[in-house]
Amino acid sequence: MIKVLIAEDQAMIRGALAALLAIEDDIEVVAQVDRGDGVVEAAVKANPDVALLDIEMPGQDGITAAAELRKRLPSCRVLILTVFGRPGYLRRAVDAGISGFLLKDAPPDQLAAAIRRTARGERVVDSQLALAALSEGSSPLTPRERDVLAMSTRGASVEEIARSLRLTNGTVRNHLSIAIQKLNARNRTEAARIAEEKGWL
Amino acid sequence: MIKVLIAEDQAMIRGALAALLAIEDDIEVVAQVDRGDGVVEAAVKANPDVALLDIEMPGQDGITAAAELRKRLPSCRVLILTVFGRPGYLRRAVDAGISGFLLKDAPPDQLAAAIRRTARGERVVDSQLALAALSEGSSPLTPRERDVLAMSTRGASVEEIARSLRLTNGTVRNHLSIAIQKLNARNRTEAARIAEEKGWL
DNA sequence: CTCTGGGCATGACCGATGTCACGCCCGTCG
DNA sequence: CGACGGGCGTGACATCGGTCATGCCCAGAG
Repeated sequence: MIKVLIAEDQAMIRGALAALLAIEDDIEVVAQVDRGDGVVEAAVKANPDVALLDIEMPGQDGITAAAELRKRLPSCRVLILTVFGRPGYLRRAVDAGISGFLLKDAPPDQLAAAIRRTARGERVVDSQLALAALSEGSSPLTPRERDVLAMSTRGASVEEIARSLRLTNGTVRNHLSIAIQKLNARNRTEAARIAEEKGWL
Repeated sequence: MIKVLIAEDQAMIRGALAALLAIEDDIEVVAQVDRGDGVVEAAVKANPDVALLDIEMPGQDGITAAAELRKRLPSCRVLILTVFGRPGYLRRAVDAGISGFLLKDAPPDQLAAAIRRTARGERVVDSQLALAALSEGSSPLTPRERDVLAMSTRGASVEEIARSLRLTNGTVRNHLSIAIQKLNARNRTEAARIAEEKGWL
């Protein structure tokens, strides 16, 4: 019997996934969590073989949760299940020591299959996505450029960003300008969009 | 036996929802669709009692699909199931003649309950969301302002918008300026974000 | 130790943006 | 009919935003 933990913020989806897994005779859902920062605690209690984690969750994102989980409970393998096929996500997830990366676009029967393979110690990654991650490469942005760009996504002005990061007006504009060039964008808005799409935010 | 059609673009979620409904003795999933513009066709063939529609789908959004479905197959009631609790969505959905509006945040057991109530002809709407929709009011933007703002979401410049809509540079800036004021934003980026969050896009 | 690259900053330049004051045309509503 | 509001336009103005040249400081690589 494979013991599974499910972490997913949308209750309906969480329940539906549990129902999907309940069909399988060799899989048992032993814990359900609705936020990223509750994953480790629940896992320590329930001691699952596989943790099925969403990426975008309140409290803590699934990738960070995965990294912590690997440290605290190395016996538990991690399978990421997410909507977003962003190359940057895959890369970070692999760095965090995950065993598998599955998209919510994939056929439903692949979920049980992926869990079984993960439990056996195999690695499960969508080949399309893996290729994309390799071809995209990792983020060209320096940490500071990333910070500045991230703040501009919500429509913050240069001054607001500068104040918030304790920088000068000019420095912020320089960082933004460089980020815009690196991403082949026409302005900060487009640059932010591109970075977000690739998972570099 | 209540016959249900499921329209949801993410295969895994679609399958999981089907599994969730398969547990219920009085509910039968008679059709599954993965895009908005396939809903009517599938519904005419399968003649379901309730159509469970996601909003964000390729081809056509669920609200538009709902409106068409009401015309072509009035016997089929529509239940919207979506992640986004945007007041504007609810308002438009109600205008499209839907019978229920459910969030993916809701507890899983509410899905079957909502389907039964919808089939019986009752209206099912999250009360929190209904309140929000009432208090938000409808979009303050004129159609033209909406168009212009929508184009700026992806980082288009004034000239690009103007060319695309066959308007003058100045007119576009006027529309944007007014939209920014109406939404209490500091710039177009923030205005676009606000409008999107409220479902006014 | 020197070279290199990231982070930070200044100052200048020009084009893009946001605001304002007008005016014109048209459909609708009282 | 006359007032009103939406869509469209112009011109002007002040600020913001994107780019460039240049320099300083510091840590890590060679």
